[in-house]
Amino acid sequence: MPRAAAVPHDFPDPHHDHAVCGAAAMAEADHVCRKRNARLTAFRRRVLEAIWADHAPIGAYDILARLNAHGERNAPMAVYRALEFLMENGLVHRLSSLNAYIGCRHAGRAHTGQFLICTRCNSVAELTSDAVHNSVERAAK
Amino acid sequence: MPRAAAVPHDFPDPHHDHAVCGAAAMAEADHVCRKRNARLTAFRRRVLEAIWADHAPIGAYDILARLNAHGERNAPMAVYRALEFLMENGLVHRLSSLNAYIGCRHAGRAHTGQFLICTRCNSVAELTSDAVHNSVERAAK
DNA sequence: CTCGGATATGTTATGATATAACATCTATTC
DNA sequence: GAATAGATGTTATATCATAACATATCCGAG
Repeated sequence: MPRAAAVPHDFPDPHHDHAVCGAAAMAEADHVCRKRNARLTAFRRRVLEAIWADHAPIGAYDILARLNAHGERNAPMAVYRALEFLMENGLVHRLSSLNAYIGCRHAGRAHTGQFLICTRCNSVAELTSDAVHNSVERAAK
Repeated sequence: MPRAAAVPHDFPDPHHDHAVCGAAAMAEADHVCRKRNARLTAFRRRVLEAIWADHAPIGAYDILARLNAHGERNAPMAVYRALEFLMENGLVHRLSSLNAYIGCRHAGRAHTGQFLICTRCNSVAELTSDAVHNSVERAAK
């Protein structure tokens, strides 16, 4: 099983080799989908690749623009459907406060997530802190 | 200074007297704005009242519908501008995941907020847990 | 293999949320 | 009471997301 050595848990090192990082994420996605009997089709794969093209969160229409950069005519619906699939399978998270999407850095591992979003550069760190979960439990009685 | 006895910190008691609760919030808003030299104009006040009309988060266009229920013709812009003001002054929070807004239950007191949002009924509890803040500090190095 | 159902994608239209840009009004200060 | 800053009015449009229905593809049962 491909491990996520190139997919760390904190803010991405600005000097890391992102090609490697993205490739690792794609491999992990393949693995997760095979395990879950989920169809990572060519189109969905391309959407995920577009998301992993950078560590920054990316909007649905920006993904679309990337896919359509060379004359293709995909519709927004297609992207949103792919995103739905990717989120269902834990490969992508939606950042509501940014209306944007980001590749999950813990795909394939159970996790409850929090995100730290830099308000200057929109860099994102995905956390897995139990403290919040505990607060939730407590408040929910 | 009006204290927030009727504005508790957890999920609102379904049996509380919300008229009192809303009135307390409005009084607190008056106080905060006076202290900050911020102008809680008639229109902004009405928007805040619409938000406090219920404990549920409310969308901008739902606020608008409320204001326009009797033939008025306010524009979306007006509501968004009022919301901007109310948020700047800590009277209202935006719940990005719902595209909705809710009255702050700690107005006038310094706080870092988290929200618990019931996925069934959209009931919201506003927390003030330091655990998250600490995680942030740690991860941000 | 081929039929049939399930899944995925294509296509068009529209809904829902939010902001830009500029005009006008109102309040406050001097 | 004129200047100025702040607030509101108005129109248009940007941005994000989904509904509804048609078509294509995959895949297992027979």
